Amino acid sequence: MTPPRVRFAPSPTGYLHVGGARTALFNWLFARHTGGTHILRVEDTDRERSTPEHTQVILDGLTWLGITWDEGPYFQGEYAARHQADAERLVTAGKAYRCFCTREELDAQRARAEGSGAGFRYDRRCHRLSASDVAERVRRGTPSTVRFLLEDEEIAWDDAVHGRISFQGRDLDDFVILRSDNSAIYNMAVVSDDIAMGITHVIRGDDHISNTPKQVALYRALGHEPPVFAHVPMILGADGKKLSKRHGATAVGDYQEQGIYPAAMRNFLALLGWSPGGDREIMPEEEMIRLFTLDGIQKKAAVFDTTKLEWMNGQYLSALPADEMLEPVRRQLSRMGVAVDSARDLRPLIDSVKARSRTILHVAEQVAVRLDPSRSKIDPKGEALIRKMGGAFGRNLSLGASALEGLTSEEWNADRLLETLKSLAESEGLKLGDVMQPIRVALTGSTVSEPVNELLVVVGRERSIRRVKETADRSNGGVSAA
RNA sequence: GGCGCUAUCGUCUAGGGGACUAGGACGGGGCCCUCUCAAGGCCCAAACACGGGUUCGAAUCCCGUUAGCGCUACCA
Repeated sequence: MTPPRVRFAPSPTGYLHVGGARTALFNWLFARHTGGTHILRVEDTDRERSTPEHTQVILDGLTWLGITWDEGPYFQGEYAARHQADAERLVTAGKAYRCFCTREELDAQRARAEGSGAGFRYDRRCHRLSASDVAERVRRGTPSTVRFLLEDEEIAWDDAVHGRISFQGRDLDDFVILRSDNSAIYNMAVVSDDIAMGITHVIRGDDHISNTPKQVALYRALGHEPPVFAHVPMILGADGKKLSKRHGATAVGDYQEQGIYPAAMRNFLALLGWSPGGDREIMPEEEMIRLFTLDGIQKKAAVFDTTKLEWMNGQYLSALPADEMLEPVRRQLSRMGVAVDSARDLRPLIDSVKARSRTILHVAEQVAVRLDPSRSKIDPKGEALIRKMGGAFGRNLSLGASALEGLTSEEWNADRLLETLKSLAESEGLKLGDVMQPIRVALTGSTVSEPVNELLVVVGRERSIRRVKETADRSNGGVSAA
């Protein structure tokens, strides 16, 4: 078997949608699994809405996800001459014909048909024109489109995900393949390009199923075998409706902004409508490629569940070496306006917070607080603790500060700190938590963090002691004033 | 309306006639660990849309119903 050739063919009329990204991913996985070629073709024939900026956003999104291509990007707009030639060939062969009906006439026919309850079907009146009549109108420069002459016969194919799908020619009509300005309509352009590029497998969204019989007919008329079609299911919002802006983030770039790690996004997307069978979920790239097959693709539309995405992202972050998170975290910190000395090694800080984080944003926020505890804001749970402990909060903090001051910077390590705080609790007859929690709240504003001794190491001796003392003073002052 | 596609826990899914008391994951609830949380471990609740067939036997095959979605342009 010759190696497959597949393509991802986005229209640059907007951002890279998660549905498009998932289609691209499936094409890429299939190409890598089979040793085939992945081609990127930008379908920019909609001149009104296509922009170079959108093209760039789409390319960037794919690159961010680690989806590569072996050929292209090709731009469909550059092949207008071939599209037109292919269509003209069909006219010459008697498989297509010029239609002189105006838009107004067509609209009127359509309105009449719908009024009488029937579906509209072009009545082929222009196909009945004599050759000389057609020639005369063309000579006079009467505007015309080209319509494909669709035979009334069964048009069927074995879809790689749905099995056999069959349409009847009589349910379709003689669709337009060339506009009156001689530019090709989508179905014509796609088939012309897919033939020219030697595409063997068309993997695309199943909203294209109803285009497929038209394309199959075009392949046959052009004398080519249709490729294998694999129609992948749609992606829906949480309400079960087609994913759209109403649902919030739908662009790949939005997730990048939200601190989703690309490998996690890719893994999550792969599992939306595809399963390797069994229980595999978190998969490295190589495994995903090895396991990917078209018949693992689901027929049913899938709901995009951001909660599970975030869980998966958290799994990736926990396993990721701090080194690999360094750049995105630095970028996020500067976006947050946190000045970071370029010599400052952020890796220990990242390591101490990543297990408790679901996004890069979340990591950066916690790193920022550890770099400068005065950034911390007391959260509701912190408030609750302060209320509950009353005067003990400040008292225990003062006690803690003195104990901490007893340690030199050489002794400022996790083991020694734990030891120190434990013996403090013991000698004062306090529970360990009574000593630890106030320090945690003083340094982070929250009752949630890594173990307090590790937190102290990461924040550093000077900053920790200063912050604990300040918080103690404020608290003790506040209590006595009250 | 016509044509087409689809239908397993709230969500993502496993399942391809007996291995199903329907498995896993997210989310929810509980317990363990523990200075808190996260992670991790253990446990609980939670689904085969409905109705007919076929078969000794159906989540699995067939038909119908219902529901959802897609397309129905000189858009892609």
